[in-house]
Amino acid sequence: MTRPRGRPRKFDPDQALNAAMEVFWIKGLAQTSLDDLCAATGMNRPSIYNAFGDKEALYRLALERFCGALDQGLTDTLLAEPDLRRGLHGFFAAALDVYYSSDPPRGCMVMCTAPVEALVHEDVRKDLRQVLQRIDAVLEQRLNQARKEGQMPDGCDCRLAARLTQALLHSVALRARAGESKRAVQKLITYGIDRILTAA
Amino acid sequence: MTRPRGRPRKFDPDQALNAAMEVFWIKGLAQTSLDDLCAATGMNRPSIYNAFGDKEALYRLALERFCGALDQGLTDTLLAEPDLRRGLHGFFAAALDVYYSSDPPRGCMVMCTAPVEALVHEDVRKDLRQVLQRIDAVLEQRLNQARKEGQMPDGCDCRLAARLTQALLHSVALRARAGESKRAVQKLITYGIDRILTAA
DNA sequence: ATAGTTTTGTACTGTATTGCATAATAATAG
DNA sequence: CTATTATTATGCAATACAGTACAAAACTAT
Repeated sequence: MTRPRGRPRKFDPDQALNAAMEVFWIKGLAQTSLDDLCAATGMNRPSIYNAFGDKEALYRLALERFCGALDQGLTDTLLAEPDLRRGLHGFFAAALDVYYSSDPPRGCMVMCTAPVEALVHEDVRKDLRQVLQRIDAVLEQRLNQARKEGQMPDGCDCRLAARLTQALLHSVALRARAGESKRAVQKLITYGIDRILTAA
Repeated sequence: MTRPRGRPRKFDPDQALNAAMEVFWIKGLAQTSLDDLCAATGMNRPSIYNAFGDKEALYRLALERFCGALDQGLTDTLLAEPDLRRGLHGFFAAALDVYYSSDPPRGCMVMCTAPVEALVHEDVRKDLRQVLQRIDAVLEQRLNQARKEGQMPDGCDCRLAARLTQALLHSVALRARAGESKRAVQKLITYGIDRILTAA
């Protein structure tokens, strides 16, 4: 009802989390210091701890936010488009936009920064696995729907086709981070989608 | 001709590099301390600097060694086997053996530890890109050969098929690191190879 | 033996880092 | 206006870390 009790916050939690995400996206968890995060968010150390917990917790929140955007991307493109091929192209185009949104391109935050932490921080490994499963599930559902609508061959294994689709995404994420040209990656995407859609 | 001049080394450079590689493979560059490396190699700090240079240099040497093993794997399996499908299965089986050689599985050192460093250490990004290109090239060459021998459709684009094959490898590397079961990943591999070989 | 060479082992320096303690600040509630 | 609450700002303590200096050690060459 009313405004909160004590001294008002100087930062917007949403903006701050976004700024933190950008840093983690570039440098990963281990290479990012709290000073980096203070500089990026404009917050001081105690405020960060108070608002988000320690560095790992903040990283996981940033990861979660990134995944939320990814999920939104899926809904806005693949799930919103009736034609499967167009939907897949739309989704990958959106992913490319994100992966190449800076110079040098950053690729995917999940695929490029979480794996290295996975064997040290058990929680991050679980996060990573959940993301993979989530994307698998969404893709599989969409492919199943397309099959019902006759846009995929009847006998095809949509579960595995979905996983191959995500394989394409993984490669795109990595190649962007490695600095490969957007055009070259786009060719791979088009080819990959073709190979997925002509499943026997 | 003769034995070296001064006090003999207590370590075998090859074994030491191997031990360092194992640590980097698990923890990546940033999370690995020189103390970790001393413990793993049995060397003391000055010896490490003298033999390999600083931490980043040692990491890149370890990366190079891992890639050498990968290259050897390609030669021993894919290039040694006349039948393309069997060759691909052999290569991916070898990769799986490496990725799942420990518990929890470590996945691929290159794909799982290099990307996070790529935007901070320019050299690592170049290394990463070179690896991708190298694997692309080997696969493409092998696919071209198979096409000449009638094991691939005549009109197919072997360059892109090679890149899709590596996409499959990327995904396997990540999924192993995330702790996905070997069996599940094996299914994806079989499916992926099928989709690659039936290229239109 | 003695000199020369290379590695080892220890210890050190300077810096970076995390997480917290403390006090000042800015709001609300009564 | 006073008490209460929540956040900010500064700074601190303990530790971790990378890289190096230095002397002792272990070898070869003569």
